Amino acid sequence: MQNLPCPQTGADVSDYRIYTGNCIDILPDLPEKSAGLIFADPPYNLQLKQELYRPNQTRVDGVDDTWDQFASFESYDEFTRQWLNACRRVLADDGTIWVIGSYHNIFRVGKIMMDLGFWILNDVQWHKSNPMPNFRGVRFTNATETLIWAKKSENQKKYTFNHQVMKQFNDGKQMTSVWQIPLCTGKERIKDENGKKAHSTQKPEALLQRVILSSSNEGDLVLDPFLGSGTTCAVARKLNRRSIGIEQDPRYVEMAEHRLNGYLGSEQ
Amino acid sequence: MQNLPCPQTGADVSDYRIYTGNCIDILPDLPEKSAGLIFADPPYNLQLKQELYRPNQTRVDGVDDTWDQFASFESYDEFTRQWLNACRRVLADDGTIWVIGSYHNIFRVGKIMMDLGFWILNDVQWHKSNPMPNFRGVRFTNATETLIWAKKSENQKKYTFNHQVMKQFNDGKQMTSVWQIPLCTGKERIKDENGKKAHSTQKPEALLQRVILSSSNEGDLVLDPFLGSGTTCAVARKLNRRSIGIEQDPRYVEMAEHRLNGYLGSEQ
DNA sequence: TATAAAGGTGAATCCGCAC
DNA sequence: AGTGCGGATTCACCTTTAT
Repeated sequence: MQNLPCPQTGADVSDYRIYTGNCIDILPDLPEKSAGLIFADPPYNLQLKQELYRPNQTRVDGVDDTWDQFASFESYDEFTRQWLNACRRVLADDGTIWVIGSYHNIFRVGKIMMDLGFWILNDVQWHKSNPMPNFRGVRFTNATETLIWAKKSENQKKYTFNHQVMKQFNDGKQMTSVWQIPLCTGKERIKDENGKKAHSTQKPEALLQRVILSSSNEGDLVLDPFLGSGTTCAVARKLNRRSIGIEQDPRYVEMAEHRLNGYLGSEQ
Repeated sequence: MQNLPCPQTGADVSDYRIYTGNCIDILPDLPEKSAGLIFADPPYNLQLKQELYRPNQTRVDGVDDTWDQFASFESYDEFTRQWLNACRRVLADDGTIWVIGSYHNIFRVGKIMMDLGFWILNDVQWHKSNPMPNFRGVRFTNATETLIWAKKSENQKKYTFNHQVMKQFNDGKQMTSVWQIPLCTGKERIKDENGKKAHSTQKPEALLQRVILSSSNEGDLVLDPFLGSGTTCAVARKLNRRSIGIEQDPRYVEMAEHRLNGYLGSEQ
């Protein structure tokens, strides 16, 4: 990261770097207090209750029918503690972190963030304008995902919030914690060679645009420990922020690299 | 509770009873598996540290009640585990529970609910149409509170969800998990003899109306372990549900009783 | 009476720097 | 660490008072 182009050096302000591997393994190799903004979209495969995962997401064999619900929650919590702690070390003392999740995982994540010393600034609701209905009519249409925005500690004095910039998303009035944004569909949604969605949870660029514009400035370094399809780096690049993405699955890394090269190509 | 009028007996379907005391002490004396619906509005543990003034120098009357103060996260968690466990015992096997909170407490509450075996059905967002702005412009306007709707266990087969009834709140289409409802203000807000709000966190009846209509039927027993100003019993009564409220503060109990007697009087 | 203007208020984790 | 001060900071309602 210390080799990443930086505005002070005159290099490209919007350069990026993608690491392949588990963020719990890679984050300790990055210099501490170097990221101004972190956006994290962690996995929440809690429904796989019969399977127990180690904190690094490798599966533990041979325990399919012996582990109860608590064991599954506990392993997810330990995984969450580890990656959040690794992120906290890399986060600058005047930086902030965003974590997105659904009701399956966000309560556990939020509780652990508080326990680790993060201080919540807002819980932002991504209000999906076109959510998938509950087909059986046995629950309410699940129309939101929650983003927790937090600073590094309670006594942290400085952090970036571009209040005036965010007003443009609310008719010139103070922006609220409810963001109405459509799902990532259509041309923006990346498809594989079979025309199927290439990543199951690709986030809309409009969401990352608001995250990055609100809580970072040009030239700042944005970090995404679960890069996935690469939306964070792609939007950071468009908004002249440097970025680092970490992604475990080599197929997603390839996808993100291709996507970022594509943006490069279309802009030249 | 076994003496409460019941539709099967031909008695008043919308009778209510209010207990004075701490719900952790009182709930164990109620028969188990007897409540069809629980609505809980526990203390949020806001941890307000200083006075806040509007730009015109007027002071914001924040929540500084002693009942909202906890010494630590751990003591709040322990309190939460105790009242939730007591509620779970009283909840019928085909019943559901709602818990409302803000980002200050809802993550801890949700995590504990999952640990205790509750199975989340929805996280409903109360989207306030008239929230208090962030006067200093240092965060987003905090425009929501979260309601967790959960059944008693993962394998619970039966619970009440009045899908068709809820469609009326969304132009005949499937109701979503975002509920736009104004704050409780104006004539609905109960004032004391000095004209000040009599309870710092009175909930709007429209909110309870949706909760009760969606997940209970006429004659069902609704339980509120933190009754406060009595909104839950008042709305339950209007919707022909039996109800039990538990409230620690005798002044709030008196307030709720007066409110419910008032409704009785105006309806006769 | 009707309309307009003025005032009040809401579950809020709400400033930053110099001395 | 405590104090003082300059400066930037608000939205949708409802109620009361004035015209």
